[in-house]
Amino acid sequence: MPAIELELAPKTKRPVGEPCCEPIALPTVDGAKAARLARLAKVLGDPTRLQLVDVLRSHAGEVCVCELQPLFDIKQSTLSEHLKKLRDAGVVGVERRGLWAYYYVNPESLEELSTWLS
Amino acid sequence: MPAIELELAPKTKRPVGEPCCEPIALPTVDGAKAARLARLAKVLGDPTRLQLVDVLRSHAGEVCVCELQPLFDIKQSTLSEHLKKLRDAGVVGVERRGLWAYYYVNPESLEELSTWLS
DNA sequence: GGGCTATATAGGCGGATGGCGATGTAACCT
DNA sequence: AGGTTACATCGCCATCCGCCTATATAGCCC
Repeated sequence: MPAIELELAPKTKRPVGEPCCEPIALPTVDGAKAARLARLAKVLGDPTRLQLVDVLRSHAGEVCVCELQPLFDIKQSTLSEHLKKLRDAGVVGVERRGLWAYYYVNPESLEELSTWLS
Repeated sequence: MPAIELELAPKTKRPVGEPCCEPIALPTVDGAKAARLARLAKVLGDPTRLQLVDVLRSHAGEVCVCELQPLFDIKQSTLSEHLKKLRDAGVVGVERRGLWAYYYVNPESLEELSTWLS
C-alpha cells in the first residue's frame, strides 16, 4: 500500500509513441485509513455477519447469542466465529452475564466507513 | 441465509434448566438484501480496491488505467483484476477509447450500502 | 463434586482470494 | 505486414475463509 500523494494527470492523452502518463494523484484516503476502512468493509462482506450487525443494530439494546442462533442456519461454533470476527474488528462488543453472552453494536465503529461512503 | 421474520425474545432470561429462548426476530434486511450489501462490502474489503474507488470517486471524471497504475505497487495484471472485480460488482464502469481504458465510479452502486450504514 | 447448559476455541477440509509471470487482444504507427 | 503499446485474461501458487465436528471453558443447580 503506497502513499498516494500526487495529482492525477490531465485526461488529454499523449500520442501513442510517448510514455503514457507520468502520474500525479490525489488522495482523500492514505494507506492507513484505507487499511482501516477495508478491514471494516471486509468484516461486513459476509451476508451472515452483515445480518448479525443489522439485527443487533435494529435492536437497540443487547441481544443474547441464544436469540441470534435460530435466525441463521449455521452451527453454533460458526456463529461464534462470526461474532468473534465482529468483535475483533470492534464492530460489536459483548457482555457476559451468567451463562449468556449479550452482544451489542459499537455505533462509532461504523462511522468512518459510513462517512467515507457518503 | 434464512429469512428473518420474527421478533426478538425479551431479554429477561429463563432459569437455566429451561430451553434458552425460543427466538423471535426482526429484520430490517432480508436475505437477498443482505447478500447484495455483503457483496458490495466484500469488494470494498481490500485496501487496494478501496483506494481505487476513492481515487476514482474523488476525481470527478474518468481516469485512465495508466494513471492509476503508478499509485499502487502491484503488477499491471493485478490491478486489472481488481478493476474487474469492481466492474463485476457494478461499482465502476469503463469506457475504452483507443488504447486506453477510462474508469469511473457508479455512485448509485454505493448508495444502498451507504444508506444501510447510516 | 457431578451433571447440565451456553459459549468459545481448536483442528481439518474444500473452495475462494490475491498475487505473480506469461500470454492474448486490440488499437495505433510506420 | 510487423512492431509497439495498453489493457485483459490465463494458469499457477500460497494464503485465507467459512463451514463443520470435536473439545474446552465456565457458570448454574443438585
